[in-house]
Amino acid sequence: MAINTENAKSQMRKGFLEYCILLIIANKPVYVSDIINELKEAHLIVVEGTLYPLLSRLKSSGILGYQWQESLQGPPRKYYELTEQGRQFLAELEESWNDIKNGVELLKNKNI
Amino acid sequence: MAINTENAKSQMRKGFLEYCILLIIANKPVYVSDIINELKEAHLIVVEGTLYPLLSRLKSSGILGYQWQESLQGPPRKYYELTEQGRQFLAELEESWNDIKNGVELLKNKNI
DNA sequence: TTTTAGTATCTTGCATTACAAGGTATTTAA
DNA sequence: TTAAATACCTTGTAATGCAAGATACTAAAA
Repeated sequence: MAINTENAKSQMRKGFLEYCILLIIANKPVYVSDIINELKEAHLIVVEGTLYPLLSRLKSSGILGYQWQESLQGPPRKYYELTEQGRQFLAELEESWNDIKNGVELLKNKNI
Repeated sequence: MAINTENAKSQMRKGFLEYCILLIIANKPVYVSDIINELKEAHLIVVEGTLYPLLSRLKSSGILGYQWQESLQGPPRKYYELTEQGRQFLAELEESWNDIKNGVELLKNKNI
């Protein structure tokens, strides 16, 4: 059983991914490639196969809605945006993130 | 398909649980109840059924070792401690945590 | 001695979900 | 009409937190 840092990092990413994606969508309507690019800028690499199921899940939960929009080059795109419920949910995730961040920093500081 | 904040928070916890536990063990040798108590203080609640398999995994990966120690009240306890390899691994998780924290904060700040 | 309560360790089965890999559809230009 | 680029989506796998329950040791009460 090998321990592998990439795997550990990927596990860390998992939980926040939903939060990060909602942060991105909250800013302005975006489609999948936009999301991937913004995540890349934040060094939080994700692939399409991860994103599509996640977006579908959030859509059918009422967190997200979308609108089709034509593209100048290529097929039409689904632009996602937050619903009212989505904004509330994002606010709750915000709290969770702060809780967890503070918790980890507490443990780190104990350790100096 | 209901979205549930507790579940989302639990998902967030998942990834860096390993990191938090190693932080705690790095500080001084501890057994399971110690770990649970320290996590509770940091508001990162975890149950035994989560911890035992995780500790076993880290043990058989060479990240952790342990020593039996008698208790004044009740059965003996397994006190876990980091191996040399474990300290290296912890340093790598440290980097991952910083990366992810910075990434999330970047996305948050874009959003103001 | 037997029972009960408290404290430990550990296992089994389930649900969630990131990811790899592969598939389908639309548009534009050679 | 073929090829390339861009977009959407699905399937199967692996990892892992958690609920629930099992087992074991100790000490004190019945």
